[in-house]
Amino acid sequence: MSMIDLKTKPTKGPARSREDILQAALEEFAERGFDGATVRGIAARIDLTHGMIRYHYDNKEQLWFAAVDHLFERQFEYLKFTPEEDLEFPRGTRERFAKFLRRYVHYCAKYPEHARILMQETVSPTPRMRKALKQNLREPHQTTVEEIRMLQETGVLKADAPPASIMYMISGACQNLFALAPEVKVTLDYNALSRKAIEDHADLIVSTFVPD
Amino acid sequence: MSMIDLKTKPTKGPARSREDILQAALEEFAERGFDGATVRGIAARIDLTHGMIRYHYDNKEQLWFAAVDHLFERQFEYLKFTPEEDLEFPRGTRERFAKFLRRYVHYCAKYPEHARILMQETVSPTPRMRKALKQNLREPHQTTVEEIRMLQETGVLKADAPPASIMYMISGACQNLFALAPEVKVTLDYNALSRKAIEDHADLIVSTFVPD
DNA sequence: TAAAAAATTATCCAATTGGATAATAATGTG
DNA sequence: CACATTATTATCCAATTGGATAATTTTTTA
Repeated sequence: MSMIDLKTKPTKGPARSREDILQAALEEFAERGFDGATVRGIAARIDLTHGMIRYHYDNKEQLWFAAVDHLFERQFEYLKFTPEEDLEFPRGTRERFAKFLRRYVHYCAKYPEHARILMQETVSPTPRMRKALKQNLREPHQTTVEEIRMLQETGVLKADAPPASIMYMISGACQNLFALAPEVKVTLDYNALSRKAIEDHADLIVSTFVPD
Repeated sequence: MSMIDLKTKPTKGPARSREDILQAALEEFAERGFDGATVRGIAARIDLTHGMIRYHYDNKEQLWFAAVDHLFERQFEYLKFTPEEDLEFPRGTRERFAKFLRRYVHYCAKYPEHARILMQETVSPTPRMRKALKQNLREPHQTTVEEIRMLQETGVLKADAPPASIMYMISGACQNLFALAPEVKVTLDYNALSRKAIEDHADLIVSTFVPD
């Protein structure tokens, strides 16, 4: 097992970057679940042999952890506020909340596999999922709850509802349209991933959860 | 091995075990996805041999269809308004809407596998999922859109948002807390399936989406 | 009760899977 | 250049899988 050079060097040979492998893995795991996903299937998505993937990752489970870590890291980068934004939008204000919600809606539309991956294994959570959740989600979730409490105190959010309830209500409201985009297309002939649909949804989310 | 008496119920044929098999199938499919689920695993959940399941259902795919049909049928029964209720709560009123939302929240808490099953295969929808959606979801979804349009006209829902956007926002808001209940437990130590949590969520949903 | 039908078990099989290893090619490095 | 390291391919294997079939038991029916 050797280190993977993360250089996204587009060479001729079948050298794929770490990111390519992890993205292919995310798609396969999102489509077929951990058990249904195959190492060969992941390899085929980027024209690799399954031996190559086992060369980079010891086993399927370790590949899954790497992919999920990558997923959360990417989300964190996408959603985080810069120090300047932190100054312009102080915590607990409705302006910051609105900005965050718009950003989150765009994230959900860009990476719909996120919601799918998480939902797949939370059923009767395996030790694998439990570990990934604790490692990646526990701390950010708890700080999010803190922010929700602040918004409840400043009157932006309803004070009498459990923060967990508010949190999952809002995230579900943001995610669902995009995570189920193919269903929406089939049943309602509505293209949820179009630019306009995304903007409309962001507007709806903000006007629903951040009333003036 | 215990034999399942298929004749306990007055209906002829394998009616008695039908529900057991389908429920076991739903759980297995929800936990592991279509590819990851195994006929032997489904059989083991109710102490059957995998041969028995193949005796009742030609193949894995047909079993999946039967299970999903069962799922939608059960949902329809759970959510439908009786003729008396139709009189008491006319379509397009906020009272009917609120009643429906409460009922839907309770359905989501009772059958969290519903959301999971649907999310699993909508990724790049297989012909299988496409067929199931068209057969079970297309028509009810379109009548739901009609109801949403009425609620937009009567001013209960925002008039400037696409009905599809409203619909998936609300269903996501209702489902998410329960579909991800194990995640909520791990990350926030909140038991989303407790009676009080369910009631709190229903209250929050109604007060959020049916403002006075 | 005896024959027919239905239910159930017990095997069998080819295909696929994750994992392992050895052989080989490419790349760097002195 | 030689040569060690790294990347890549090609096989191999045991386990599991969906599916098939034959054998056996139970239930229905005539």
